[in-house]
Amino acid sequence: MLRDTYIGLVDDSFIGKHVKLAGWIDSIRDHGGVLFIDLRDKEGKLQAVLEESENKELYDIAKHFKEESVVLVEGLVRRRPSGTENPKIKSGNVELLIERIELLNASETLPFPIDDNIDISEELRLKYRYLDLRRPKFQKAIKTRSKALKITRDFFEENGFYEIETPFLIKSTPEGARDFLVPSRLHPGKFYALPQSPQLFKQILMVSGFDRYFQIARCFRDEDLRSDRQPEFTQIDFEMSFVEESDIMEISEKLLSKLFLELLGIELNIPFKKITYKEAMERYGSDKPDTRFGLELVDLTDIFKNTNFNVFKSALEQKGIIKAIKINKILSRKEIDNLTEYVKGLGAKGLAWGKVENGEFNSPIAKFLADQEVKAMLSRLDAKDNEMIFFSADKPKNVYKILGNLRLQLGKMLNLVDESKFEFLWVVDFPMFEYNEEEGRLEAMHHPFTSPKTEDLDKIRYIIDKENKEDIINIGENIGARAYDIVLNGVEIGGGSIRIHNKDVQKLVFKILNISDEEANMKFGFLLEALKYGAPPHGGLAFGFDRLMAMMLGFDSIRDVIAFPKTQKGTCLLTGAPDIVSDKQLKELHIKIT
RNA sequence: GGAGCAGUAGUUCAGCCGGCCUAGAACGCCGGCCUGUCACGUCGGAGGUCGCGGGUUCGAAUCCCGUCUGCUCCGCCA
Repeated sequence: MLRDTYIGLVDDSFIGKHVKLAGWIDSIRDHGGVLFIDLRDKEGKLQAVLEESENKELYDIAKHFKEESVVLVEGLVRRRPSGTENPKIKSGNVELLIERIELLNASETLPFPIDDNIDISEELRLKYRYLDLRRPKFQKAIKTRSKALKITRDFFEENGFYEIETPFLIKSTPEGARDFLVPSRLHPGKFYALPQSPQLFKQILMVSGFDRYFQIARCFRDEDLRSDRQPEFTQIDFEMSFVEESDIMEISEKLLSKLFLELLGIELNIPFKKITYKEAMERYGSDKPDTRFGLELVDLTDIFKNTNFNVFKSALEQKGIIKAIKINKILSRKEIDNLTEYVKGLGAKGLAWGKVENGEFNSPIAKFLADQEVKAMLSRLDAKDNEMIFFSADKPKNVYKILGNLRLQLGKMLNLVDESKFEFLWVVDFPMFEYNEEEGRLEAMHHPFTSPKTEDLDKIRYIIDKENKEDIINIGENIGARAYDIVLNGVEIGGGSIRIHNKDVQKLVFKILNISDEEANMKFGFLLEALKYGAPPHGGLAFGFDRLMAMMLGFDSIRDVIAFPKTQKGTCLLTGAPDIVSDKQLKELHIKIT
């Protein structure tokens, strides 16, 4: 080794010892006669001193060293002269008296400083990712992420799970996200897909009898990016045989408890609260509600069922609903305008609002409302003076989207969110299917391998060959799924289900999804086949590991917990991927670019 | 595919409602001074095709159109 120990590990116990250290120059202070060089490595920092009177030759060289250069330093660790200790750093009582300093690799002036407290544009950060990652908070993030993986592996190991790797080059399947495709050289015109998740393989491992499986799995989805979505991301994926929902929830809660305790020293209250999908939508307008604050949605549909106000009336005529959110503050005209712009961006036509002042309901829409409607509404909302109400009247889906997002926006604006809290929530009783208006068919809300609620199997059989759209929607969307999501502070950090282990049920579900027998056999034949040979009841869950880490470390974007993330356009600014390839490569792959 | 925000010294920003802008500040950088600093101090200096292209105008960083890049959101994400 070039060094005796880590720079950041030198402390009082090293006093009087002669050490050899290697690392980066964090900063240099030239005092004319005495030179301070702060050294840094992954464990921390240490001040090194060089006095001109001791070694003039070395002093004259070293004072021109630049920050972030890599050096090898030898010297004596000594107690700092009294009065010059620095309590702000771990090694603040000691310093290294430099006897020898060798420049291993000089650094050019950096494009940006290595400092936690400075905001650098994302573009520069990603281009110079290796420098960005030198910043202490990202050193910590990557270290914590590594520890989390270790804790996770230990946890599953202790609980009888096998870590089993599943392939990256797999068959493309319909449904779900867009696949990343990989051309096959050996099979002209054919493609592999990268897995969106190890879903089918883990089910098949249950058929193999492994009973408990887990994997820290990289997943790939060719969809547009968001602050919490990258084209490749990591899941903590697991599956268990002979289980029910409660078993999966229990093991999930235990894992999270362990991670929070060991990484953050926080004890979680388990079991977590549960809320049904229906209740979540009705109260929060979201299937991943942030329950750290109130501002719940209040239903006013019945109050306005005979209203003459055209906006409400026409919404109701189209099977719409009317809901409202109340806040205990009167916003300025400008703030209201901003919120109106915000909801318009979500597809709202406008934003109806009103305020209560001196017992009066003042609102641009007040004159359209009947007295008893106003009275009933205010009483249901328990609206008092200096409170404000926002309305949405539309199809349920739109009302939830608009008020659900408005609620989050208002929560932020009014500072109602306690950022120090971690509120976990299970969302249960998801519908099995959702009607897709464009394609005119039902779609799996979770995925097509999710088991329907046993008591709803008859409904599936009933609508299987119905043509009537109303039936399909009304009954189809009321079939329950044995699916569950786990939500933390309004972010979906995991989801799973009890799967179908019976081939006939699986065939029925494919049928409802308009996947013909032929197509089902072609795309999922191997699964249907596997289900024939003693497939045990099974279920599982997958955590979005990047999201979980971002939440635990207090980052807004998962990019900050991924060493080499992609931009919103899916490019890697460090390496320049994706890029063109040679004609030779294309030819070998039998691919022509149009 | 759509909406919004941003792009000005190496960095972070100000300037932007047309004219002392011959574009400023801070940090960084370069040089000098300084023996105890740790956001060192101090004196001096260099550094910019205002993302790119076009238009309006006597005159554009500033107004208009297009375009590229980054970010946030909608659609999409079983």
